[in-house]
Amino acid sequence: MEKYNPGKIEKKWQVFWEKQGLYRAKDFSKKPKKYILVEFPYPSGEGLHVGHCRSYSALDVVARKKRMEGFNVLFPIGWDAFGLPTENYAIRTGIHPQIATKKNIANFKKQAKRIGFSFDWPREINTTDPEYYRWTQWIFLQLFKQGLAYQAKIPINWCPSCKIGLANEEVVEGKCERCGREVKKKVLEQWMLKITKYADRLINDLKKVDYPERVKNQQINWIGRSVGAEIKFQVSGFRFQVEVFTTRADTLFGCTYLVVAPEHEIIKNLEFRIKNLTRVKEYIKGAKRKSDLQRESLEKEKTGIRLEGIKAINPANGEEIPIFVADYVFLTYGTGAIMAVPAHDNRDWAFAKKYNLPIRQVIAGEHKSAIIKAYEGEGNLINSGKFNGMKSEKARQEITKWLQKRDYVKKTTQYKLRDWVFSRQHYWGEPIPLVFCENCKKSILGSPTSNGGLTSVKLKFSKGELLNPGWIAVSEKDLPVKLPYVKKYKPTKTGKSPLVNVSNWVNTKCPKCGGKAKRETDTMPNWAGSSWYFLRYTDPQNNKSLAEPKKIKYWLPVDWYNGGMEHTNLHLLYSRFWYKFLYDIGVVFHNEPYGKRTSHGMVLAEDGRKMSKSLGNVINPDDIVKNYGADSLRLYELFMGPFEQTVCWDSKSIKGAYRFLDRVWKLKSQIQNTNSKLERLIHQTIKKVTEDIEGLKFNTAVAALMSLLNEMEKEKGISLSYYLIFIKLLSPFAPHISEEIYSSFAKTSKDKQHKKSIFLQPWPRYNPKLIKAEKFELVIQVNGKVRDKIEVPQGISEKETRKLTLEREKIKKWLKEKKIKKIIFIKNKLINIVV
RNA sequence: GCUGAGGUGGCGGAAUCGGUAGACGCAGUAGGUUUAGGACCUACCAGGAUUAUCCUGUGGGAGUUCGAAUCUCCCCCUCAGCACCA
Repeated sequence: MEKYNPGKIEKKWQVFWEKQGLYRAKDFSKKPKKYILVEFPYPSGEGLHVGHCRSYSALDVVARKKRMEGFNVLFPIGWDAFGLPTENYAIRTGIHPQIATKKNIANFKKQAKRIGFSFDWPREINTTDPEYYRWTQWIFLQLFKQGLAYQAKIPINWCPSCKIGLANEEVVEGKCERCGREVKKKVLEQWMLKITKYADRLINDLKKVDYPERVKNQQINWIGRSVGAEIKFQVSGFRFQVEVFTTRADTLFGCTYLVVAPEHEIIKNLEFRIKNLTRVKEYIKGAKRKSDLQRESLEKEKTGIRLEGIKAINPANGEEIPIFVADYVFLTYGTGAIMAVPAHDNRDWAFAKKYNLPIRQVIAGEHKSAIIKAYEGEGNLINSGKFNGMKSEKARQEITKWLQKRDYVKKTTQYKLRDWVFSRQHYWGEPIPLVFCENCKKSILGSPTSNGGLTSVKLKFSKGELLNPGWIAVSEKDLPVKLPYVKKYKPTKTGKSPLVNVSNWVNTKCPKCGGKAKRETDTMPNWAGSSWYFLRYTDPQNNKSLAEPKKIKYWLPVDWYNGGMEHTNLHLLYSRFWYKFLYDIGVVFHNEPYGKRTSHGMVLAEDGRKMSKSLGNVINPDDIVKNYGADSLRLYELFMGPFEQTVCWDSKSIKGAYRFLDRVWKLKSQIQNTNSKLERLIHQTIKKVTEDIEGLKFNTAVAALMSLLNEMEKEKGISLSYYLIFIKLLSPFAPHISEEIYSSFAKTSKDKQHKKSIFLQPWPRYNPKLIKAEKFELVIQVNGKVRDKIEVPQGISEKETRKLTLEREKIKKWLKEKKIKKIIFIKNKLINIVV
């Protein structure tokens, strides 16, 4: 017999499967559909990572099994190819990003095909293909037209030595990734998407989907909804107000001062009234410098400075209270100002102690503790006028209502989630399809829209255009706005995108008035193309719309989406947001894109660190395929440990997978016409493997197959039918060897079935009746400790068991001179004698 | 600090509607086979002892129970995410 030689058989079957179109999904098939999705990879120069192989192998197992179970499976793949790594690579090597991307994709594709994933390759997509990003731009335009895109001045990360704007990913511990210089903030005009408008739906709809608890929690935490009250504090003697957000309206009577963030607008607005302005400005300057040092100041003592000359009025009791500036309050959360209640908040307590401010207790709590720190718990109100004696929880509602009546409360919900910064000042991204027209700006700003009447301007311009005067949407028929091919794609020294230098591209005509206009030169972030790609797979060639509605209706929502935990906060949230928006404008027909989400653990290097070129600990899947074959790689990666857990690569352990497959191969020569005793084990294994795949327990599924092989080897001969069941169970994990073995029976068999692929065979089914044994090993315990075991028939009665048990010599020994107190009998399991 | 997950042999891990702890694999030991290496095959492989048997053992401590890796309480540690969030 020939030896098992994966190198010889794997390529052959990969070609065969592709020729047969075995993995093509069929639109509108009558079979039930199953959309199985893996996060598409970023085709970097590093090549396919063994981590990709692991998660793709896992979902490939699921896809193959589902097909054998009779589902019409869509299991697609594509490339998320815009973004910084490629741009940086291009800058370093001088190879244009377009060329580098093409090369990297070709390499990834070659590697992926070698592993034998059952992707529907003809549906392959690429986010940098103009025919693809045409629709990314189209979605952006819809967001713009609905008024969900707006410009705002936002500080970006700026490296003063490289003179370029950096993405958050390029900032490592507050320093520039390339030169190591400390990163500064630079305020630039940026496009923003109003994801905050969807915050509530993004939280509430999590109830409708099957995501792991930790993923849901992370999303909820990231959105950070908190319920409280935004309370207005009047500035004494002015028409000006300071708004604060609090979750503890019940402590309002205890508020003895306000604190605002250093960037708060009140300072600029009331500058002329601040008597100690010079010192205040000094403090603010110092605070800004400190914020660049990031978290180092975390544990430091709180500092701040009083705004002399202005005071606020506590709406609860009319008291005049001082206002401070302090850097422990952040502009980016809530309103950028807080009401300080030193008696019931430890931060305020520390601050009040330092600056000798009054501390007024308004919640009756443990008085003792209030001497050394604040009492942050709940209790009955004191020193709170008509609310005295009320419980905290009730008082929160009552005080809020009371303030609302007097128009002191603006809103009651606050989110941590910020709007999505959608501009990048980089070359390698989708151009934002807008132009700037001075002429149109004038006609918008010059028109009397404020009187509420329907002016001609309102009819002519979209919401987005009115919201951002001068910015005009590119006509949809002119999409895509192609990214121009340029020689200089290095970021500019002004912080603007390198596209500003492409004057024949920048200068264009305004689609509204036909006058001179300039194109937006910012590009979209990497997250844009990946926020809707799963829709394109349903209809990748469509040039009329992003996908035909009928196909969206047939395939969506995604039934099972697997990806990494690192994408929980951004990618998952962004794509859910876009999907909800597309639902609102009638492009898609469900409000959640993914029915079920699972996540894989990372694959680390053997030393427990991340694999990286610089550490020299990268495992290249090509080498593994070369030495052991794709089947061994797949099997080993799934066997390594629980799928959702981080695992370390172990180059010795892969041998185990190879040995196993080699023994499977050899077992072929043991086939005989025999009545095997293994019937029960076979059926148990079918059940175990079937259920484990569904539950992501690939490691135990493989273990069960190994156990079954061990048992089959112990038998003198194994029947063909059992062997084939075993091969079918193995086939999703190790498709090549399974197909090879299966096809080898085609020559000897008259059965036409054997001439077809194993993947066209039905998935084995088990008979529940055959799983149960007639006999089982009954455990005999004395005082809960195992003392003996006996083989008895299923369903044996308690009476009979007792009799059998008490006859046993071993047991008699343990019962000698002791009184039996109690006997516990668990049917078909054990008997426990208590003495 | 908060939220979530977890702590089991030399290693990766199995077993959690309470019921035989260590499945399966790696490494290791002994033997066989082989010109040698590798590969392969067989057996052993938690610790301890007075070794045909018994005792101890699932991060530590307490509890519930006939019986706890599994349930409850307290503590310690690891990982992931968030963090002066008002």
